[in-house]
Amino acid sequence: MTGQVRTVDGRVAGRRGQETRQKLLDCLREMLSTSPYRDVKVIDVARMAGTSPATFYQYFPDVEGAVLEIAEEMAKDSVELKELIDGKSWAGKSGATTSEELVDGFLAFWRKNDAILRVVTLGAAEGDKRFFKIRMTVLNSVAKPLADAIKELQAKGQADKAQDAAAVAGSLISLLASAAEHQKAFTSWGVKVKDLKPTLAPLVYLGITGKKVPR
Amino acid sequence: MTGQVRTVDGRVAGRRGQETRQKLLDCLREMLSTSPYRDVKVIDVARMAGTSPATFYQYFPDVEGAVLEIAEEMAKDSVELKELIDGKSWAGKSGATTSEELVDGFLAFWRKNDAILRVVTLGAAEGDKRFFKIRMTVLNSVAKPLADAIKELQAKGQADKAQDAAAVAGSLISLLASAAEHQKAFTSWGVKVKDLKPTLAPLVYLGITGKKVPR
DNA sequence: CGGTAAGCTGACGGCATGACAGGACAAGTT
DNA sequence: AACTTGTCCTGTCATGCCGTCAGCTTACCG
Repeated sequence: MTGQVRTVDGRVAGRRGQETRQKLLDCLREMLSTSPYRDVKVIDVARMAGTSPATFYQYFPDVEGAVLEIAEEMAKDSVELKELIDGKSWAGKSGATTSEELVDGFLAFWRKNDAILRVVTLGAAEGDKRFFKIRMTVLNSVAKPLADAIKELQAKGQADKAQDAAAVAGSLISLLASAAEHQKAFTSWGVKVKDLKPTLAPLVYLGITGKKVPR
Repeated sequence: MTGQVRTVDGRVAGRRGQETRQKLLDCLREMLSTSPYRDVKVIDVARMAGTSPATFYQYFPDVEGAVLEIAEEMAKDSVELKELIDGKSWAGKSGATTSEELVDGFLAFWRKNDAILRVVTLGAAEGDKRFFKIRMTVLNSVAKPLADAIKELQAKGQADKAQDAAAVAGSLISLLASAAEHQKAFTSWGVKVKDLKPTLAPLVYLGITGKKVPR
């Protein structure tokens, strides 16, 4: 699919080149997590990687191009998220467990990729199609299987058929994403981080099954 | 409270100065809604306002400073949002209406201030205290009265007392905020924008009362 | 009309960007 | 070991934006 790694001017990158390229990506990722996106400069990334700005431009058209690369790597990792839904049960108490694990797993993934997801989210919100697509890949890795699960429940009469499964799944995933992005906000509302899961999980359960969590 | 408007070097701005300042803010707002935040340059804003970059720096320390100004204006407007909750009833059918109006009003506000809220959200996510505070002001204008409403319901035994009212209110407002920010995402899930309200409103109702929407 | 403070800008040093040509280097060939 | 070839890196340069300052213009007031 991706073929070989190429430089901006079309050369094929060899072993050494790929190492340099990767080091630049790593340093950029590091920079993104320590300074505002707007202030990330090519020269800083290059300096941190022990190389020169010119080298950076050998491998990436600009900062955004390199960020996209990092984001795509992350998007690939996001396939693991569908394991949070696939083969899980939503019936009774096990349903409550499923929704707790979903919340936990999703928040953990977001926390792990905090910095890059922030930039992806901004790019998507600004209407950049490439970032938008990446964000959708990540969210879909959960939203798609979740929508399927809801449809299945609806078929079995265990969920409200009047609700659009895709819309419900999307809303709930949005909820998780925004909670993940703004954990700090909750703290300032006087909500401890450990209270977050017990709050989100019932909401998810409620949204999907339309029933209160069993005790 | 704010006293007089002052230039960066301490002079008091007069009529003409305030006009220029305002024109710069207006142009910046315009730029934010048409190009990526990262690419907004002082020189472009100044050019659009028919003045010079030096003038911009008379009134604002940098682009971020000016953005903060715009954001603060918007935060003031957000007090109107509390009308979406205050004095509304959550009982029975009127509760369903309340939650629909809440969703509608909130989404409309977010849409109206789309561009600036995007930047505020990014700044907050990156840990900038000033942006964070502004975001909290906006969200609190709904979350606070909502939490109060939930507490009242709990006292009357019409809502689950085991739930932390502030946490529930926060989660629901987060849900609305993220849905507002990513309306495009829903479209790509095959969810029409008009389906969004009928999906979100029951979720809100459900989250607050713990009951299914009455028909 | 002169004084004073507000308002604006040209010009400048500094730094990031992005392009290129050429030197350094590794690996294989003779 | 010298040579060749293709990869890889960097010095350098033109360009353009940033952020500051001195100094000019404008408005107001006694």
